[in-house]
Amino acid sequence: MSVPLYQAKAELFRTLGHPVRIRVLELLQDGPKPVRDLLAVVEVEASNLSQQLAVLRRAGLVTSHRDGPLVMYALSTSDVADLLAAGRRILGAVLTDRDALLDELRAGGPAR
Amino acid sequence: MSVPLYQAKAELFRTLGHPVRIRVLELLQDGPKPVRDLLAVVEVEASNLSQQLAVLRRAGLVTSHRDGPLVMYALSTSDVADLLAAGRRILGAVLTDRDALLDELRAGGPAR
DNA sequence: TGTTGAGTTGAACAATCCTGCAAGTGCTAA
DNA sequence: TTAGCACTTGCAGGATTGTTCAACTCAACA
Repeated sequence: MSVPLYQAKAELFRTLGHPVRIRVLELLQDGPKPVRDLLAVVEVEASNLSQQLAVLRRAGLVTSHRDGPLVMYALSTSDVADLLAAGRRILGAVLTDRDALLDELRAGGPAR
Repeated sequence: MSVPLYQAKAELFRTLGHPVRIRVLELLQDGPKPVRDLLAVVEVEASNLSQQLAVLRRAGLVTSHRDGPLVMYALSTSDVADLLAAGRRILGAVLTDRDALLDELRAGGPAR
């Protein structure tokens, strides 16, 4: 294998590791949208958004095609939504654990 | 909220975006392991592995505790395994799409 | 044909991340 | 109490990323 599997996985996750890219993917979960609409929600320069869209395109997570004067973007597979959902679940688990620890700490908990 | 949710999500994914960290998490899916064992499988300097473990610890994805002379690591929640599985699925979808395109290209497919 | 709106691309600079080396901590056994 | 594993931590580079500005393409329309 030219690129080890775990490296491909790492690249996939790294692609998701950017606030703007995450937001775009979440917005696209509701269906295809033109750049125009994304730009209205995600407050960032047009060229910046375009760069991030290019990253998502290269990774194969989204597809784009021109529709008249607009360029439309869509998730390339609904599996992307699953991945985001899994991320949300983990974040929930990790953050509540962290809060629990924090509460313990505040209460001068078990460890002391 | 002090840290927007989508930024926390991005950080989570970025944490997974490194080959060594991915491998460690996959190894830990089979149960807790000492650094020693991880080091034997993941070919990297001890200090490097330690740095990556620290990243995973800070992100709350793994926990560690000393057991005699060894330090044991474990996944902090089984949700992590779900996330990895979702990643694998997507990678499958994206890569087969890519291969299909590649095949089309080789065959001088539809586009021409 | 020229102009305007919608996006993209290239390039430079700044910010971040990775890696490896050297030094340090903790435990255990001689 | 010294030696020796088993790890961790603190940097100092070098390598990657991210952001922005300017320039460019494409389509629609006056």
